[in-house]
Amino acid sequence: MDSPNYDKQKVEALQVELECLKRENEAMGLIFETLSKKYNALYQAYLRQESNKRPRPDDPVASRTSQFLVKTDPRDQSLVVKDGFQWRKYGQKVTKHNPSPRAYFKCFMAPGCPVKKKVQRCMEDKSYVVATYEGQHNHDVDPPGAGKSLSSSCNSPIFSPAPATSVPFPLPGNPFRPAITLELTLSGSDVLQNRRNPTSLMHDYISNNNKSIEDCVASLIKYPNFTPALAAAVARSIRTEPSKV
DNA sequence: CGTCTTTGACCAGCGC
DNA sequence: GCGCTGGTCAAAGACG
Repeated sequence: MDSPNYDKQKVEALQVELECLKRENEAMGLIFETLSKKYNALYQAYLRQESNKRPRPDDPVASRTSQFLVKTDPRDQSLVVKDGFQWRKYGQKVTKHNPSPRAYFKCFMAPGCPVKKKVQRCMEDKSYVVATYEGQHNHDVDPPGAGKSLSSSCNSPIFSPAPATSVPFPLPGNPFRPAITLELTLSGSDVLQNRRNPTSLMHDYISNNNKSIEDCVASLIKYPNFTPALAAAVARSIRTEPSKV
């Protein structure tokens, strides 16, 4: 059973299997990267189309309005969005189309900062709040550890290593695009330490395995680590995004 | 006591 | 002009 011949065969079989898995992993990474790029291109095209629909594209206020969905604890009624700035609440109102109250905040990190934000719990999913920012900050974000911590603020840099429950992302229906766009392009080539042309590698994979692009996509979706990998890519993208809000 | 939040009142814009 | 709605103000209360 444990003859040298048997061991050798076993090692060779494992090596072949490892090689196959490596190649598959490589190809999947590239497919993922390509899909992400296609998604991004489509998303950018969508943004361009939506911005063309804007009633007053030169409106200086509207052009600086951005809207975000932020996941929060549905039991938390405070309507606090931790985005790194210091906000003072100056009003709250129940609006017609949403039973949840809308809170009004002004930025007071710097004197004369014109930025305001409205925060309201999402009607469809109460675990999310909709944060609408108006105007542009005339100052930088609070540096970590600087200033005293306030109830309506946090010291984490804007939209960066925040808790997973408070990662904002743009609302697709908002015609006034937020400054943040989720670039889902993986640094997949770096991860795979591969410098070959992605298209040629993908063609290799498809022809070697006699598979269609649909098969590749289907197997990619079935891949158990697909969702975590996608989530990690999104989080990485948000973290590496310079604060443009 | 100073600061911040809450909340009712007030104001402006818009549609009818 | 009137009523509705969203946005802002400011007095009062809460909190550290």
